[in-house]
Amino acid sequence: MAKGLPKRSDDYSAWYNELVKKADLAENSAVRGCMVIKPYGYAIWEKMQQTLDKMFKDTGHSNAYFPLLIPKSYLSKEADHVDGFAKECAVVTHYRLKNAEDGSGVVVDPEAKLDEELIVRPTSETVIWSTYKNWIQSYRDLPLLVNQWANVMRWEMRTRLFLRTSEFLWQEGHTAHATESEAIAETKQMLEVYADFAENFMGVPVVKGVKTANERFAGAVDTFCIEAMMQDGKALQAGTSHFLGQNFAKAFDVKFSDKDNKLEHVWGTSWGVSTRLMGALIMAHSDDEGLVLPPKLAPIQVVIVPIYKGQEQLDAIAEKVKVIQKELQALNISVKFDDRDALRPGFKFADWELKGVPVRMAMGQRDLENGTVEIARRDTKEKNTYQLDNVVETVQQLLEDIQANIYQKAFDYRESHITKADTFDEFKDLLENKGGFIAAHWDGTGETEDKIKELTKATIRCIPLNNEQEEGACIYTGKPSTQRVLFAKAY
RNA sequence: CGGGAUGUAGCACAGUCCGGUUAGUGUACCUGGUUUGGGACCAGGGGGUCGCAGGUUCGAAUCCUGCCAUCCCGACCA
Repeated sequence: MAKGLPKRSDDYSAWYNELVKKADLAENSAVRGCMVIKPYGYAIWEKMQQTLDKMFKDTGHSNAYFPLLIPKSYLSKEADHVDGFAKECAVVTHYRLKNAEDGSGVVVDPEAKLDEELIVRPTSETVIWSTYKNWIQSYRDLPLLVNQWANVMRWEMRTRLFLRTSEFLWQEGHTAHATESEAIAETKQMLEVYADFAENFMGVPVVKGVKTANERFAGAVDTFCIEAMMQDGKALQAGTSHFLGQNFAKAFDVKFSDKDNKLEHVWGTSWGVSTRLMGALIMAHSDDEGLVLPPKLAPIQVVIVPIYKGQEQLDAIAEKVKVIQKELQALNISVKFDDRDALRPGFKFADWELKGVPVRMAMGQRDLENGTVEIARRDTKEKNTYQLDNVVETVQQLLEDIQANIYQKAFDYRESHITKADTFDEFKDLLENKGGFIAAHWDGTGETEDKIKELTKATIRCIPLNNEQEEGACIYTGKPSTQRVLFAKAY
């Protein structure tokens, strides 16, 4: 076990908190609920951004930037939206400070009160739709496919690094379309993009589904989501894609002339993923030794540790390493040569394991003599000695294997933790003793969902897309139901 | 926002109950040396507004009040 890192089995929550700090991903700041994302953590986020950004552009979207501050009045234009967000908005009321008369520091200047207060965006639908009103006149202006990378703020009561912070980084796509079917297709397309990213880059299997009315985004007609399962059996919503119908178009009066010169409200979507994905990434794969990163998102994919006595040996090793490093870099594999002199190899091994580097190479005098290198993989901790001749191919193959293996491991865990329940007792027992997703019949009402949540703390994570239809009785009320939905305790 | 706990060096903690020399230990850090195939050792050294602000007192890490932050439990949520 890594020094000072609690074991997952002892205290999952403490394990996560400590891991985030010890692996140099993030730390708390002086302001409650806000975090400092450290260089190593930010490097992972940057890789996520780069990948997603390319996927967005490949599907026809362009980036733009809308302001942080939103006039308070905008929020109230869409009734459900204000209900959903009003309780967690930070509000700017003044624009100036002054020196306190008693010399105790600065105070808010009461003279500098804003006529209209501003809110710090909790999401940007309102500013964006008020802007779209001016951008859209004709069907020729549609579809409008815009994304922005931004920070948002929601005044959270209980925060945890990455999983729930008051300020977080995300991307929010906002699109406008001429027809309902096109907007729905966009919503689903972006859900597919998210699922693709989660599974093929993060190595996190997800269930694609639609949210119940209770869990729906404030202001949306339908909210689609990808739900992931963490190693403690709890669910984590990893991304959402909303079909907004004409709700925001009507609230902000965004109309276009169709081909017959008839004025119509446009159809909208919005979709986002946030730094919460970092939490998902950490919790999906990591172990008691530290982070386990998927090769495709690891800032450092290969670390090389020299084992030497004296400068001469180090120089000889460095010479060999330089060659390997160059070859790997030519294949876009990021390599770190850890030649820190003050630390011993054992320490470095543990240190890079904590940081989740997928592949570690160790080279010492013995290897120099034999033309070999020792290669260890982070996910299984297997260690083998390889000939230097084809080390590049070996590493390439290993990175692919690791990416596939950690996905498979997470997939197997999830599959073994989706359980059917047919009685409420069974349901409660599974929730208590096994965790994971519970597939159960539900009568389709918000009241039942609320009641089950109150009794068990489990919520309906989603109704899976392409769900199998099956006659059954609601687990709680016994009323008829046509399909099972997925319940879980969630982050 | 309600209940509980905590806050002393970068980190982990002792000291606080019962106020009184120069605030201590481990680890990390710096210098020198010996080491180096799984978290090295020896010697020397630096680092503290004791969370912040008031108050009580001859004297406060210690007692009182307020505030801030963190963790756990609830309500809220991506």
